[in-house]
Amino acid sequence: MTSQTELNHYSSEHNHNQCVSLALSTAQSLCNERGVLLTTIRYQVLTLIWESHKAVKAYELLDRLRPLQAAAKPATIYRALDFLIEQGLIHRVESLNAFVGCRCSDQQHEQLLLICKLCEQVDERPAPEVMSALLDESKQAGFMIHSKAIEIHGICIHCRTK
Amino acid sequence: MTSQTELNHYSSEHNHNQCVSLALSTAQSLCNERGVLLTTIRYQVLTLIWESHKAVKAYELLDRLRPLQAAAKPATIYRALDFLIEQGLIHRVESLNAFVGCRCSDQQHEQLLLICKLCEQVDERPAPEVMSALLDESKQAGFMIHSKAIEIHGICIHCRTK
DNA sequence: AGGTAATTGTTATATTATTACATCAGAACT
DNA sequence: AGTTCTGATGTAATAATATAACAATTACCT
Repeated sequence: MTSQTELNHYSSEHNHNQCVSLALSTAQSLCNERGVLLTTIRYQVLTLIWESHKAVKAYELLDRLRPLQAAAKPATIYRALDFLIEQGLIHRVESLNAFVGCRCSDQQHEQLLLICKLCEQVDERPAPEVMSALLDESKQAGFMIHSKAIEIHGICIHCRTK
Repeated sequence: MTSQTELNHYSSEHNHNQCVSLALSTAQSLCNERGVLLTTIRYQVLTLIWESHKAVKAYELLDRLRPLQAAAKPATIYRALDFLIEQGLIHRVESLNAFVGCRCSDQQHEQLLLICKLCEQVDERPAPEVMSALLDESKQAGFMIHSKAIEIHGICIHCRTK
């Protein structure tokens, strides 16, 4: 493990490694199934995102990618991010201009994001009650949903009880 | 009415004028009550935002403000926006990097935003069921909420039935 | 191998936002 | 009236985020 130096709430490096490699192999299979290409660059960017449980900024990713891809430029990163978002492999966190790995790639992709102001980790939750209330509300308004960004900022349970 | 040239769904210019002036006078009273200063610049920026029912971008506001304030610079706009957001007089739409007038200044400020991809108008809704589901979900997660951004993109009823 | 579409390289630039420091205007005090 | 304090604004520079346009390369299909 190289750049994974942030503190996080996960009990051990080992667990986090497992969690990253699970995410990566899932991503790989999904791309295979879908007949889309998880190229080296895309894989590297996805890995860099997963190595943090925090949301990561595009230019931060660029800095981390450069040792692996000397030619990397902003477009390199943004293209990889576009692809990963399209495939539902990461979330864009609108209120942070940042990106976070998505645990739910094959299921329903749009989830509630709980974003901790202290540890900066992002917890994604399917929150079915919220989603169905949202559907009801939209239906009442006659609004046809294309996409959702539901981002809650606050303090997570780990930081509160510390 | 000067720069209000966009099409919108509101039945007449007159109604929209009323709706703008109501928002402005409400804003004025709120600032008085709170002992904060709705200065000329702040008032002008708020007016410019209200003259559109669409979310407006910061540099667009800057362009529209300059005829009124020759010295206006980015900082001028961003400072006014910061103030208006703090006072709950506008919303920042995170997923658009844009700003929209807030109809609910004295009530609960954080609302659901329904953002139409076609007409670009933003509808704010208190959506109590969504909010309470959100509270439940946060409670379950042990998460303490500071702020919320709930932004739904899609097609509004007016654009759908046209 | 040749043709095609997708991906990446490369440069430039657009868009969004902040920082830092100077100046100014008004309220509160003496 | 002058002094001081505070908040607001002026001003310049720059940081941070994102896209566009076009060339070169690679992957895939037959």
